[in-house]
Amino acid sequence: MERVLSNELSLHVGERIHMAGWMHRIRKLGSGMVFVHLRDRAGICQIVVESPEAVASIDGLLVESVVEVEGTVVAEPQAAGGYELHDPAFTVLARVTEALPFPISKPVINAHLDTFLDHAMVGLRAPAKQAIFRLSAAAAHGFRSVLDAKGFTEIATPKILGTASESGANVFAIDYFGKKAFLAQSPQFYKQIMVGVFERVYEVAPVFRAEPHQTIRHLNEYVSMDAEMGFIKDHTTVMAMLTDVIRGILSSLADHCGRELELLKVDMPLAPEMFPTVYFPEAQEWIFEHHGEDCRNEPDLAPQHEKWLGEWAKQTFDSDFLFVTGYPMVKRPFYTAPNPADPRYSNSFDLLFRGTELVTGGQRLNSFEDYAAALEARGMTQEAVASYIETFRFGMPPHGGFAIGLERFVMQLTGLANLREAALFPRDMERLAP
RNA sequence: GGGGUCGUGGUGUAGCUGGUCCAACACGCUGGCCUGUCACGCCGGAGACCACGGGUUCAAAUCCCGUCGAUCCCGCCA
Repeated sequence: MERVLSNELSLHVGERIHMAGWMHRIRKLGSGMVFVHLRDRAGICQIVVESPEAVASIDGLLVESVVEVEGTVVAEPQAAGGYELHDPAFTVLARVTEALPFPISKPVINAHLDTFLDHAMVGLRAPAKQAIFRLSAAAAHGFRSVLDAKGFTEIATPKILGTASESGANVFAIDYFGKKAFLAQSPQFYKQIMVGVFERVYEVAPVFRAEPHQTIRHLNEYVSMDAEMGFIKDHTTVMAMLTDVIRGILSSLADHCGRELELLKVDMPLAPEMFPTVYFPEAQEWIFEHHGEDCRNEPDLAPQHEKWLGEWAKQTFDSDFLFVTGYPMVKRPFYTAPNPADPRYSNSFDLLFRGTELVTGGQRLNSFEDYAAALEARGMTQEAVASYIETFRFGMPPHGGFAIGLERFVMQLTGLANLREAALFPRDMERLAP
């Protein structure tokens, strides 16, 4: 007999069926009656256990025991979902006899994040936790399908590198057969190189940052959704593409993740056709005028500034997204293209999502001469990035791209208090397990 | 790297201007009751030497110092 999932009971009313899953909740009423909530990958349904034999067969089992059950589907208005299983016969597949480190069947899990993460192996089974990662998977899927439809090719670039190229200080060094190697802090060089091959490429993969940060919005390993495209006018071409990607992800979530969005009470973001845009120095002026903080000589925005700008975008433009363009060249990596009208500023952008940095992107340099000059200006040698800049000697179109932090996206979407909650098994300065 | 906060049963907290605390409440576990529970309800029970080490005091969960652990902010970034 084929296994029926918990969301398929309505198709089998009156039939004798087989189900299997975890005993999510066990409610014993006196005089022998027991309600068992069975959890499988599709959801949760209820089993009514009344016969003394059936009650005896699950005696001593604690929640998360795995069972197979044969029973009769009954339409029952009193049951959540309207259907339940009667006259069950259980087969125990895995017996649990000790209590969980913390209860996972309550709507709210009462455990500190640190405690939760220590026991993420079982904690992640909680429906509300599952929902976070189903959304995460759906967001990555949405990213891929939008870009697939726009002629992008998915690539897989190496995560073990021979040179700590981009900035040097914040990469993890590893031993590679006796040679020094580094974990990739971004696929930046390779995705640009691959623009020379495919014009449009993307990658969804982990990146590694050795930054010693200790905040609610940083991880030392996270999933970066990178895209890079050739034949652009300037960074605004990239911003338009990014806008389509974000809007595409959101509509795909709305279409396919209704259950998760509802369970997590997600407030769907305001994402207008055109995201509002503010030029970096103007953003600083605005902050000075409206919040009295003079950051006009700073080369970057502080988290508090981004929060203010996010609120402003929402109130003024009905948008949870805000582009900040033209970050000063001094704060951008060497491959960044300057603003031709004012070379102090760059043709790059950040996308703020509800006041937190979600995406960085921009136009890149594309001529070899520009790379040679940029490296020299920063005191870097061509040798250090030899195979990368060789690309630009052999014909590279104007190009640019962006990188979305997947966990950041999910955190801001669902209103999580800590980025670690958006990673299955987060890596931070202190945590290497599980 | 700089700064702040916090460590009390398996989990989350209260107690922390020292004595009434061999530590309380909720969840979980457990014995019993209820044939419609679904964050059920009711009556019992087990489970903590209050992170660790030292000090002050007649008296320390409570005050002081140190260690370890956790956590947040800034810097940096996505």
